Amino acid sequence: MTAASYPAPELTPAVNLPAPRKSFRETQFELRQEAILDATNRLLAGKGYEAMSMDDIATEVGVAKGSLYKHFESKEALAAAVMIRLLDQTAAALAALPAERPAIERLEALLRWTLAQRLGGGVPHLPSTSPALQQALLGNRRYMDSLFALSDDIGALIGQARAAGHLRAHLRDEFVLYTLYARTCDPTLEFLKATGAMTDAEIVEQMVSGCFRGLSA
Amino acid sequence: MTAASYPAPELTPAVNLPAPRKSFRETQFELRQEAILDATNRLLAGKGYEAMSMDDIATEVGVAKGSLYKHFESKEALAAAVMIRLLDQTAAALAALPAERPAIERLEALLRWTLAQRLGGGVPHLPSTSPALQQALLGNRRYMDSLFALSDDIGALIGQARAAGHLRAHLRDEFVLYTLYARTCDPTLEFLKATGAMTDAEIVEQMVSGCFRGLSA
DNA sequence: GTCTATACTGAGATAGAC
DNA sequence: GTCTATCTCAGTATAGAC
Repeated sequence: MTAASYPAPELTPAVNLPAPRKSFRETQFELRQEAILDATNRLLAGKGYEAMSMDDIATEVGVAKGSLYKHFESKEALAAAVMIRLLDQTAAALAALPAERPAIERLEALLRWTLAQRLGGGVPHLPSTSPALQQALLGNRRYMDSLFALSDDIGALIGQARAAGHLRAHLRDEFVLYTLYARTCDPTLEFLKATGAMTDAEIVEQMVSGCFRGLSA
Repeated sequence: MTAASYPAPELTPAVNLPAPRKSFRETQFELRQEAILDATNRLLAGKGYEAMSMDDIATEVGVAKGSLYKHFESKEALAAAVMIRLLDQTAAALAALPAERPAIERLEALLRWTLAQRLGGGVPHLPSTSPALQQALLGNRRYMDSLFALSDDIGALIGQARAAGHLRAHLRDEFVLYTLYARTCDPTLEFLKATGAMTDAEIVEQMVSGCFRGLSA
């Protein structure tokens, strides 16, 4: 294969090279795309998938409803894009934790990070408030890829924590993994927030502590 | 007040007397009403509130959709009736536990009972899969009465368990209460069930153990 | 690509005969 | 009270002008 067989470099930047210069229109389009994702994220966190209409999103972004379909082909695809972004951000947050820390502590830190995200207006990792969306996501290739990638990372940590004797021996790996995912959409968080009697930090602390060390003395 | 001023006994049984003889039509009506509640319960557990249509319910019961509205004025009212029945059954199950047992054990037994119910096709106590339904229930007087009654009972047990030193001291009562409610709609249960690698009994055991004693060794 | 206007569908609820 | 048939409306998605 000769050098001439490669396309011109301007058209095929390597993954880690700086992005090519974009036209004004392209930039505008991507900014709007991000704005749509952000608005959807807020609405999803606020009222859930079913109650959120495309009209709501359009209004929130300040764009016509029809235009949304130039960015995402359906409501499901839009919600999926939000979820994919969240999963990838979570994997990045996990990778950013110091590798020297014991695995069990990194798992705790991950849960702490996720709960803090939710209290700050984030979407729960599991779209458990919508069976319809959950179903749709199962058929979304890119979503499933991100989900498996994250689950593999967490699974590896669980394996390390177990090897170090930091997990209760009779609890299965799947149970631990699913429990961590489930805690990220735990309604306990909303209840505690609604009472107003606790600060966000206290809520996170009680939930992490309750999850890893239980209720019983 | 003379005896004659009382209506005929057949028409006004005291609360604890045996039920009056009912006409065939009345009996049929009540049987159908129960059948509707049972069908709704199954569908609610199976596909959730939003995905369940009145057509689904009518088909499942084997009755015309219009007839459903002679029994319940709306989809919300029907779902609320199911939830009220569940809360009252739960309160009864709690009251049936031997008072000699330590409070912490009764709390555990209650969670165990609830999880077993769900694995047997029951509805989660919290309608957390539907923000719309949750909202509607907040405005339903009879639902809220049942919810508060059950919460008072559980709250009393939590107080006893705390007095006995069986709860971790820094966890707040509200956190413990909400956590118990939340475990009854924990998606971990569905995940574990879906893997098929564990029996129902094992699933219940892991979840109760994880809830009360945590993940960490 | 963005807008306005509209087609289409699913589903909750009601009307009227029996 | 139960049925069949229908109304109504919200909400996703698309058409067509600019």
